[in-house]
Formats: sequence, structure tokens, C-alpha cells
Amino acid sequence: MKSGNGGCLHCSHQLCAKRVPIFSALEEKELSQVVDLILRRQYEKGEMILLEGAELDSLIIVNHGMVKAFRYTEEGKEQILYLFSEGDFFGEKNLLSRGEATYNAEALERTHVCMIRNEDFQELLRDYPEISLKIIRELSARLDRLEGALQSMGTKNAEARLSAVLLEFAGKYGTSHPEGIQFDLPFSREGIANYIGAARETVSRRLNRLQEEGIIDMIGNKKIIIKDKNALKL
Amino acid sequence: MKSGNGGCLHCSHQLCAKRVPIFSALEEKELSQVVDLILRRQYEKGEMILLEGAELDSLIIVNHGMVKAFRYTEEGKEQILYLFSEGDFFGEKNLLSRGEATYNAEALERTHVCMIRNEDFQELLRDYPEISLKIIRELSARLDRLEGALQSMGTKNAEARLSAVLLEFAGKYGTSHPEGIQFDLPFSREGIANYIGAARETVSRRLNRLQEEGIIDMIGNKKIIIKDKNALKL
DNA sequence: CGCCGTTTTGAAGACAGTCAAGATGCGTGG
DNA sequence: CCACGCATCTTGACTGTCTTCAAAACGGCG
Repeated sequence: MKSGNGGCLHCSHQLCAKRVPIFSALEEKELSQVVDLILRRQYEKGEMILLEGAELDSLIIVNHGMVKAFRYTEEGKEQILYLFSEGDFFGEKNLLSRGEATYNAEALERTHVCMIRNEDFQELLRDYPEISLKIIRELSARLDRLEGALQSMGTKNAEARLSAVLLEFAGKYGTSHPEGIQFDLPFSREGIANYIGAARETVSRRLNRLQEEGIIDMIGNKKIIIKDKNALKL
Repeated sequence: MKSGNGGCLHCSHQLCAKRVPIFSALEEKELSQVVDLILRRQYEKGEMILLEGAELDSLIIVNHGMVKAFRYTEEGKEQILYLFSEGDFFGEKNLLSRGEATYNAEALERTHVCMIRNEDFQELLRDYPEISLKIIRELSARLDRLEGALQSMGTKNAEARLSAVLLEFAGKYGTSHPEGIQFDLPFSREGIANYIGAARETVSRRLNRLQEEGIIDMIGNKKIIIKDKNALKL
């Protein structure tokens, strides 16, 4: 799966590494060094990229596509922790210490990833300390999101959590539309449920209620138009 | 509040900085450089160290004592996000970009902190890149805990979340005892409730139930002895 | 067009939240 | 050292929200 110089399937030459925020501080030449360290892989929709408990010795960067990161409880309930898309990375936990993955990662659509071996990446960090700063910044942002999610889970009801997640998706994937903000849900009802910690039936019911109240419009099962953004903000 | 060379109230000379994991990679001489940048403060039990929304331009390191970090919802419900003790730091979010605190921090007992201005700390990072690695490691650990907490909140009932938090405290503060592991609860019932996302009455009830079942023993309101660790692990 | 997976809808039941009252315990001051 | 008073914790009854189970409707895809 290793690609030499011209082997990137998706992007011309090394430009793909440039799209990754953590490398954005690097010069062209430096980038090409990085590119040589990269292993590329492609996953189809539904394929597992990473299994909880598996040895992981690489940092994985999403180049194109979408990935859900999640854990199972003993009873088989799934909790989605992250939704990664272009430019996001994961597997950073074992960057320094050897260890096992703490969550599963599954491609939600055809997904291209770049992988860099921990040892190689550690060298990069030594050579380019700015990358460390980028990572700190990104981890901080991730903590921010988790802190918000934790607060939601601990203090808000299902409807409020659903509203919050609709706003999250709108912010990330939304495009302008005459009636409001439009976007495609990245998950099925069950996925949304597992993201906000609710039952899928609850998600259905609440979503319909929001539509009845005129706050959102649903087109099919995936498309959402947020007509009254402020009503969701409560 | 700035202290010169010998002004540390609590520890002799610069040794206090040594207790802080993120500086553990530094040599004696380097440490003394760090110490010169440090502002020290002491807070009494109940005092606020940081208010959500306030400008924050320093990294804060807990030298001695205990700090709870929490947020309020619009309805006034409190969600505790972290429990910081000796060696932990916070305020790292604005290390690189100027910004406001995203949570409140309150001293749970008499607490000594060290503060380092962001600008100074950024220089430290430049001079000693290993500090960045320490921070990445710590942020990863923090993500780990939040991921676990989020999973608990999303998929488990109040009793399971309470059990998990008892084990967490036991691991952090527990000492061996003939009947099991003993420790003091860092929070009141209400605090525990706000940590696990439950009502204080629920915490009371579940705690009593665990005692009735012989899994734990409570001595007064603060002391807990975990008699059957495995029973809590479900 | 028909099938299968997903979504919706309904009804029942459980868990946890709220409100209210009483008990306990701790710190203070006499 | 005891007694008082306030804060915290416990207990009980009730309510509401969400989950669960079951069945019907929908929708996408071969």
C-alpha cells in the first residue's frame, strides 16, 4: 500500500498533505519529506479502519471521506465519540507511548486516509516543533467539543441534545438555502441516537416534532433544512 | 503576587515546579528559569480561581490542593468537567490563541497554584520542545477520560455511572484498608451528582443501595470503603 | 415491482427528576 | 462541653421523559 512519489490516487503529488492542518506550517520541500513517510489506504463505506483494543502504531489522517469513532458497552450499546472528516486525525493517543486503540473507527463513505508510523511522526515532531503546537491546538478543540457534549449529556434532555447536534452538523456541512441552512445528515437515525445518547425511536419522534413546529424541514431521510436556527439554540 | 526567588510559600525554592509532570523533563538549571516566570497564588476553599467567559492569559498549574472545573447551563444546572489535583494544569486552551475561559474553576480546599503567562510559556515551548510532548500526552489522557465519561453518560444508568466514579476516586485517592479500598469523597452528594449528571437525591439513594448490598461502606458522609471492587465494575 | 432495511407510530413500563418534609451532622458560640 | 442552627443528606410520593417492545409504513435498490 506504500506509494512512492507519484502514487497518490486522489490528489496530484504531495498536495494532499497540505490539506491537513497539522502540516500547514511546513514549506513545500518539507512537505515532500513528510509525503515520503506516508502510507495511503482507501476504505469503502462500512469498512472498519480501526478496532478497539487493536495495536496501533500509526497516526491516521483523514484525507477524504468521513469516519465515525465509537465504542461499545458490555451490553452492546454503541456510543459515537467523534465524527472525523477531511483533515482530521486520530490515533494520536499512542503517538508517544505504545498502546491499543481505545475506540473503533468505521468509514461512513468511501474514505482515503494517510498513515504515518509513530516513530516517523516522532521524528517529524522533533524536526518541526510547530507541528506539536498544531496538535495541541487540535486536541484542545477536541476537548472543547467533548466538554460541551458531556455537559449536554449531563444536564439536557433528548430534544436539546438533538437540537445541539443539528446545529453542529449545520455548522460543519451546511450550505445556504432560501429557507434556511441545508445539509445532509451524516448518520442514520440510529447513528444520531448513538451520538447523542438516546434511543432511535426518540430521535424519530423529536425530529418529527421539530418539523411539526416548523423549526426544521426534512426532505427524505437525509436532507434537513433548518428554518429557525434560533429556536434550536435554547 | 509575584514572588522573587525565595518567595514560594509552600515548597523550598524551585522544587515545586519539579512536581509538575510537564516540567519533569527539565534539568535543575532549566527549572530555575521556569521558576522565575511563575506567579504564585493561594485560594481558600470555595474561592473561584477562574470564571467562565473571563479573559485568560495564563496557564494555571495546581501545586497543592484540589480544583473543580465546571459549567452552568442556562437553567443554572452545574456540570462538573474535571477534578484537578496536584500537578494538573488548566487554561491550556488559550495557550496559543487569545481567548476566554470555557469553564469555571473553584478551589475545593486551600489550593496553591502556579501561573505562567501564555507568552512566557510559548517561549518555554520553543526552548524545550519536550514540554509540548508532555502536554500532548496529558491532553490525550484527558480526552481519554472525557471519552469514557461521555460513553457512560450516553449509555449507562445512574447506578453504573456512580460506580464508575467511585472506582475513579478509589484509583486516584484510595488507600489500602483491611476491608478494601478507602478514600474520602472529594465532593458533596450534590457535587457527585453534578459530576455524573444526576440529581443529588439519586446519588443518595444509589449510594445507600450499594451499602445495603454490601458493596461499599460509608463512614460519615465523606469516607467510603469499597469492599467489593468487582461488583462496581459491571 | 417487490423486497429488505430503515423509519415511524403506538402503547406500556421503568428510571430518574422534582418537590416536599424530615433526619443527620457539623461548626459556632455560649 | 453542650446546645443551637444551618447546611447537607435522606426518604417518600408523584410525575414526566425516555426506553423498550411490537407492528405498521416508508423508501431505496436490485
